[in-house]
Amino acid sequence: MNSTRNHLVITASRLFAERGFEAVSLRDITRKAGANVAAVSYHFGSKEELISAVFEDHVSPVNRQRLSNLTELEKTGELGEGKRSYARSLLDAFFRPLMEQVSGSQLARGLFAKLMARMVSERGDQLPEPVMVGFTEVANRYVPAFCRACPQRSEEEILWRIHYSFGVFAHTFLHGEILKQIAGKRVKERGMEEEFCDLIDFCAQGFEKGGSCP
Amino acid sequence: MNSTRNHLVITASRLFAERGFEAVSLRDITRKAGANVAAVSYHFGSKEELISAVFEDHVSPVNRQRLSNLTELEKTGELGEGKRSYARSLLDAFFRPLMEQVSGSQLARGLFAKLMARMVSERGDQLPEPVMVGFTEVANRYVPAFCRACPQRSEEEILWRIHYSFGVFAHTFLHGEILKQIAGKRVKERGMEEEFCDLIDFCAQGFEKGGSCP
DNA sequence: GCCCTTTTCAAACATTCGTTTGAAAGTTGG
DNA sequence: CCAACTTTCAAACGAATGTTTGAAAAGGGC
Repeated sequence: MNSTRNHLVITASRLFAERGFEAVSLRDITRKAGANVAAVSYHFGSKEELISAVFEDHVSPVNRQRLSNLTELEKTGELGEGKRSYARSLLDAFFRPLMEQVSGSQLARGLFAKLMARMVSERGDQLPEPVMVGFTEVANRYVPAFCRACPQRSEEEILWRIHYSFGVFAHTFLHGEILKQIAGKRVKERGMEEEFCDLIDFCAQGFEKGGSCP
Repeated sequence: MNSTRNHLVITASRLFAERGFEAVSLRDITRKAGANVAAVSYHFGSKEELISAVFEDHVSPVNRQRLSNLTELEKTGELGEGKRSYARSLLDAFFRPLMEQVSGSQLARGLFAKLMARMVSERGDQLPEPVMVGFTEVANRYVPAFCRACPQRSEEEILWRIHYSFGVFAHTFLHGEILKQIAGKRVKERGMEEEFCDLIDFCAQGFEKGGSCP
């Protein structure tokens, strides 16, 4: 029902992920969706509210997955399988839903991660309230879990390290091509899973032990 | 000499750092610089070339400082003072010039880092050629140094970790306020030096030992 | 003081943007 | 079948953008 509205959200998601929220015009979206420009005003009210609709559509299943990942993790106990740290498992549980095509997202693989990365780095401030509420709920469970996993770190250090990890995630999935272009043959092509795994490894080590910061 | 041209570059730098390259219009810049809109066309040719002029003005001293930092570091020997790792010293030598007001930059403290962060995250592709050349020269000295400092890491792992560190740097100095806003009282106000130091600590640990990536 | 170049300026240009309008077309329920 | 409502559409709107124009002003050398 309301096929035009859904079509607009799906088309907008793809274009936003590919080019960014400012760079994509309503005419780009409606043209590719086979709709009229006025359809955005009619169904959403404004471009800003279309963006909010895109966010809410994609973030809700991500947060649901994050919570269920954490529940699963807490059930199996605090020690990961073998040599992997618990902080690493937490980072995986938290960030993997941002990368994988959870729920019925129509986005091609890789674009989902880009959309999430753009949401953080282009719209990190001014996120719609429902998104913030969902994120707060997730944070309220993950931050204590990280604190338990890294007792040598203060809550403040934990918060900043989660923030840093967002930066690594966003920069890698938005601008990874830059490195591939600069370094050329020196970096071999990696699949998204390898890319994600290495990224999580990097961040996980930053949670371990204490800092040498004076 | 050519006071208008310089004034434009300085004013543009500040506004670009504060609001981003797309968000600032030529009229914003020329109004605040007390010049005519046409002055941009006359002195630079286009907005794009004004941006390039801003980049080249700020990046050259950064790269010079990076090279001199590395030379200094190699002179004192491969082991940092006390417990700090050599990778940490290299990261400091590489990223600190992006934060500090090197040379005669007219930017208020903090804005310089923001400008550099925006250069990476909004214009990481499409950097002007002189900037790329300078960066390549720096990379040609730093990458081998990192490889020597982290013999257990392949060059490819090193390259990606430098890339990750760019992400941490850019996200922290561009969007650090988001965390302060979300976490509120839970994170205390930090000076730029503390912020930078903690950030470098986080990245340095990601260079150490081997990965648990399968 | 005059000529030539460099620099400034108000005004206009063409395009693009998000949004609105008002009528036409489609849909639904009785 | 008709009335009431929902959805679509071509067209226009006003505002903003980067860029260009052509003339006026400023500067410099002799």
